Amino acid sequence: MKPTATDKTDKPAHFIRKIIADDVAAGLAEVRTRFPPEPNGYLHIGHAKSICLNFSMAEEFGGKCNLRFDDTNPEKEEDEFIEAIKRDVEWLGFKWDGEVRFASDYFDQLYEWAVYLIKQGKAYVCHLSAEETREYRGTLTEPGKDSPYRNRSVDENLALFEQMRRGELPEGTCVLRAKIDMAAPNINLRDPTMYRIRHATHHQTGDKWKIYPTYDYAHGQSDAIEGITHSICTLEFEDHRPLYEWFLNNLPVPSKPRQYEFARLNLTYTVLSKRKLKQLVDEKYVTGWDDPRMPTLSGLRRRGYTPASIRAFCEMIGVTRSPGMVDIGLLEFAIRDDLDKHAPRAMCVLSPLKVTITNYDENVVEYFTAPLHPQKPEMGTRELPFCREIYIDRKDFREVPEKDFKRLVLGQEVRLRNAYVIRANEVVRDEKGEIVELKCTYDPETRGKNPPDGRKVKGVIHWVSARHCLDVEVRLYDRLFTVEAPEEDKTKSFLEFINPNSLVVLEHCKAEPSLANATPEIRYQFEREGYFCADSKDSKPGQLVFNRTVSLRDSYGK
RNA sequence: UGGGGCGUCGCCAAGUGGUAAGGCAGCGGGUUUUGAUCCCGCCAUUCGGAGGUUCGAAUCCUUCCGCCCCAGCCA
Repeated sequence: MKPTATDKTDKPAHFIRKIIADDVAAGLAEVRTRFPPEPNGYLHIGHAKSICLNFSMAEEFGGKCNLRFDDTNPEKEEDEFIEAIKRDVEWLGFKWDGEVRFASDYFDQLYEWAVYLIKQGKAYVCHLSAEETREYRGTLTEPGKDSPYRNRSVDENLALFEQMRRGELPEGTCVLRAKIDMAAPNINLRDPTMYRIRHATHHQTGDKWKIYPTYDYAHGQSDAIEGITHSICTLEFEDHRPLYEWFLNNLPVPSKPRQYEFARLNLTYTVLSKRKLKQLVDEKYVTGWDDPRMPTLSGLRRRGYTPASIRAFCEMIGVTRSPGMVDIGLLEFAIRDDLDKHAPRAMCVLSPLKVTITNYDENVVEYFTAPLHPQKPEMGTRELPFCREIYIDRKDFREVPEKDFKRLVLGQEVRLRNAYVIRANEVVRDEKGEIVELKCTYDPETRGKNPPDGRKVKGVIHWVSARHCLDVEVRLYDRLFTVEAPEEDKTKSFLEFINPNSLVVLEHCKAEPSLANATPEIRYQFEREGYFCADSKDSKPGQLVFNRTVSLRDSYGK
């Protein structure tokens, strides 16, 4: 088989890779990157892009990648998210260097450095209210003006900051600000907040702190402490880079990391912002963060996506600074490509129609040995029982066929996959006229070979033995939204574009008996239908529930 | 309208002065007991527009246009 997405080894030359390669060529001893999520939600496919980038750059250049939780805001963060994030990173197949780190590990050092800046006359305690601060900051087109507290003495600032630290001041009373330039064209430089008062219990540090550093004050210094060489983040932090560098240049930090930005991932027919995903969960549009329709890693995992397919996808989309919208079809290609090569085949009839083979002995059961993979005999085989009564899919039968229909037609023949050729002779209806059964005959000369008289049978359909099959539930998923860009229309909420048919539950589907051993880890191809796996939450032995990961590519009817 | 970015095929994306890679999608054909897979072929005389420099430009210069991000004591 030719090499495809999941096992190709050639690396595209994106700009981050080039920057690092140049640094290494120039003598950089060890590359160190980091993946720094805030533990305030679950990871999604957009985070996978960042994870793959950070970990693979470290790996490729013989360096290390840290996992650091950016936990500077105790109000939004939870332990549950920390555990979920660790699980997702590991699931993707990456190993972070050493222990998990937390920005909160550095709160003592960060505090000392804040005192240092105060002593240098480069930070001050400001008593402007949040609203006043906004007014003093100016606008995009007008410069800001200095806070009346900007020129407090070092001693006064020191005393006030100490009071803040001790928790003697209520939330919102004041903040610590860096003294930079209120007229800077870059708003991030207009005396940004470094510390705010929060009388909250922190998931890592408990009640030790009453003041918490902001992202801007904590991030670069945390990178410096960890010896990060390349601090890779998304484009919206581009404007923060001068501030990131300002802190590093004005503090006695142990190293000088450099920040580089790339475009975050946008995917068609979904949303990729934590806020909106949280809303889908909180307002019960989905069953949870791991709902198989969610673009979260836990949702994709439950849906049946493999880590390899997600890594291949991230490799295919590239890394650039131009913000784009990737077609979700590419993600679907990635999982089909992986699963086609690795998934064992099975037969499952989604919409059963009973077929009686009238010339087949009622007391006989035959077993056919079928390969688990048509191109990979080494994967082994499974046994398919065959008897007088079987099920086929209603979609595979027509009394009067449309043009190009090559399945079972009344009066004509079709091949039963891995079994005999049958001919449909009679349709049985119920009192309402609904077709409830087909009476067919089989050709005993067609087991494992074509009809000896040379007649051609064009179609092949799947089937299961009615006496031996399993009754299972199958869940079909479709795109969560009906439009490519649900966030594009600023006059409407993305919720208005939710696809009402994103989940279709099929009960009493008929699966071949070998599927009795299905577990969520085994992804199957249900031949002629798609890729499926047992649901990790709702499937139980004897009561199987399958999720459709993705359908097979289908050129019929296009 | 201040600052920072980005514009190469329907989508993603190489290319950084020498005459437009690749993937996805699409289209045609072949193989096939999955209308799957696989295989073969087609798919940008043109790089947001207009000028200019040059023997030569997607790549350099000028100018215009479009899109994205920033005014949290969020990250």
